[in-house]
Amino acid sequence: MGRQRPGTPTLEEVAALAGVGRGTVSRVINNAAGVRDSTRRAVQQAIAELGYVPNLAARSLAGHRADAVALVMTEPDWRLFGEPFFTEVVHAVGDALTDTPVQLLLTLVRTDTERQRFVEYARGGRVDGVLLMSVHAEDPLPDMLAKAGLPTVMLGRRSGDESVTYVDADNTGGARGAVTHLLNGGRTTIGAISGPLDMYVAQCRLRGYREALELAGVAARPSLVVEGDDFTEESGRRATADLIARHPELDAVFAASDTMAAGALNALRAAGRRVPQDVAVIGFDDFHPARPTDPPLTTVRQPLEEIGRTMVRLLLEEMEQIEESSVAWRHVILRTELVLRDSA
Amino acid sequence: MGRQRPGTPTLEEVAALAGVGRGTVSRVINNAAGVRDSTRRAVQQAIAELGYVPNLAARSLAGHRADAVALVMTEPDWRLFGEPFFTEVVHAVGDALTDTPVQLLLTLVRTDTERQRFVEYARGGRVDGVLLMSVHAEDPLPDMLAKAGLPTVMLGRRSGDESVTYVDADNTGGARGAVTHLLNGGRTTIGAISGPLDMYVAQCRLRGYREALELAGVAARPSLVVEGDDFTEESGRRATADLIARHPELDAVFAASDTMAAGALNALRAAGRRVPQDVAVIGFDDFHPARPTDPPLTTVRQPLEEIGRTMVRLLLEEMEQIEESSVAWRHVILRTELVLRDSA
DNA sequence: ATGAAAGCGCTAACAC
DNA sequence: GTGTTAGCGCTTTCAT
Repeated sequence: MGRQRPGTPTLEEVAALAGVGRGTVSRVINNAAGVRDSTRRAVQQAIAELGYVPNLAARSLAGHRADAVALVMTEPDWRLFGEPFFTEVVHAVGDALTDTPVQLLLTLVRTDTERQRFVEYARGGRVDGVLLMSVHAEDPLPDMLAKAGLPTVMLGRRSGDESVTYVDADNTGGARGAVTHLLNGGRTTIGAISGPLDMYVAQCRLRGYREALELAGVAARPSLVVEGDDFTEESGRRATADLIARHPELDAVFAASDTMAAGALNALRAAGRRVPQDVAVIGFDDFHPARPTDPPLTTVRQPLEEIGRTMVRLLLEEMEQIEESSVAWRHVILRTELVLRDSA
Repeated sequence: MGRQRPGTPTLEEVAALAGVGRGTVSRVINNAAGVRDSTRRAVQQAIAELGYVPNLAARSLAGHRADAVALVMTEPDWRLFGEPFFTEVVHAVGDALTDTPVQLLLTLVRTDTERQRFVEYARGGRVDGVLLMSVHAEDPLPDMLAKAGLPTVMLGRRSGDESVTYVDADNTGGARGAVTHLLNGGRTTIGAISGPLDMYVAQCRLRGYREALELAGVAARPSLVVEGDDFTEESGRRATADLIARHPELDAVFAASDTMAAGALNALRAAGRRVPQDVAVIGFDDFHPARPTDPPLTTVRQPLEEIGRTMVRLLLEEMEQIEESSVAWRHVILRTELVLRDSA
């Protein structure tokens, strides 16, 4: 399968040209202290002259680290890859890593074959840690990685009793707040279009909806809840159309994501309902400000930048402390924020 | 930065347990011929017992290969990452690699820092080859990689005189065919909403539009061409709104992408024009059939699956033949197909 | 502050 | 067929 470009200069040749030992060159390229300035410059000169680039395989082998982490999307339905939510997460994680010497590797894991291939890649030491997103309830990947002793941080959790380190938003609280806001605004018939209930995040948001109703003493009606196939706009459109058919008297919709909420807007418009005069709409998640929706959507905002930063921080810490600490895992829940806009 | 899980069994321990030499174990894990079946089974047994996983750094160092390729998106505007086109390409490339032992690594290169980091990663031998997509005209990355002797294949080209191996669709021909179709249908005032002209692909599609007009003896009017900021729906909407303002008599729109065409539909609808009765619309590219547009869009379809397959094939060949062949680069242009639907 | 030397775990060439 | 051995290019002690 191909070989590295022949004639690539090695550290040893650099050492020879600079007239120093290999150890010294190693110290220079790793910015280690304890090298005389003049020596350092001589080595840098030789490196430039030869166009030397360290062989990362050798470095990994000797140094027991890869200087790379993987961000894995475990999603059989690869089309979801294009959803703004994932774009945001990739961006946030990328930003959080810019000031480190760590290379970010994105990986799609769609099938069991790919799952297996990736586990071998990770266990093989090609990455120092793994970030996981969009994990479904029954996905075995997090446990496979944890069992292999690989630092692993998930975005979200698979259940209330998660055994892997994760960062999550306060989904239940956020949903509760959103629905309470609708109730306070005088809305009485509030439908919920939920995400796929095999994902814990969808369960939490639905639970928050129910809690808000209960707190307000409003009876929950099962027919006001529709489960979407996924978190996409099309899914939200379909679910809302169902909801309208069942409950023409509907005066508010709580959507499990902003893309679903956008779909809800379309469905309501198609049914001749005005937003927010006739029906209020609140979604979860949030587009990046730079990607405006039309009309502006009221949302429960997840702090995606902070989620990304936190995931990276936890991962780097686990990478540092491996086998030093006895902490099995850590769970972080971040606060959400209700952002009011034209739709509610 | 963390170290590989300690106590990981090595090939040597497997050999000891199985009572064979290291070479034999190596042959077994690499499925090499020339190992007696009973021996092979004994080794596999030992591997299972120890939970052995090969150290990929060591393999890379000794074997001079990484068994991984990178698919790089060089796009400063990371939001475009979510566009269906890229999703499709990732999918196509992923599929083309499933039957190989090669791990696909996605990488975002947004800034010069990230460009530099990636080049070191690639030159460091962590990947055997690089696939590039969405390369802008002035991007130095392809040359940096080529100069480093790394097998590199681009999707599309930076100019008519490209010095790196690429796979491209017949953009000029496809556009010419589309516009000719519009002309044959009796449309006379045909606007073009082009992609950003710092990308060669946008230039080609615009050239095809002009060639079709010229062939038909229709004078080209500069005011009928609007350049979009990118290939997105919003960009298409804006460009079309401009076009309508300038030329209310417009009876057809040729869009540089299907997402732009979707934006064109919105703009036309907002202006009270009916499609295709009043105005015909044709876009370039194509959504995957599973992602329907509404209404169905007539498009110049690029064979994205074939493009992905071809890119992978060329890359694997270059990886195989490095320093064997004297071919500097290869260029492949794939045929496009006009797919007629409700919009034209 | 710096050179020398011992591996890291594997592949591949060679010997039997 | 299978064992043995010499590196792959680096990091990291350990001397000096």
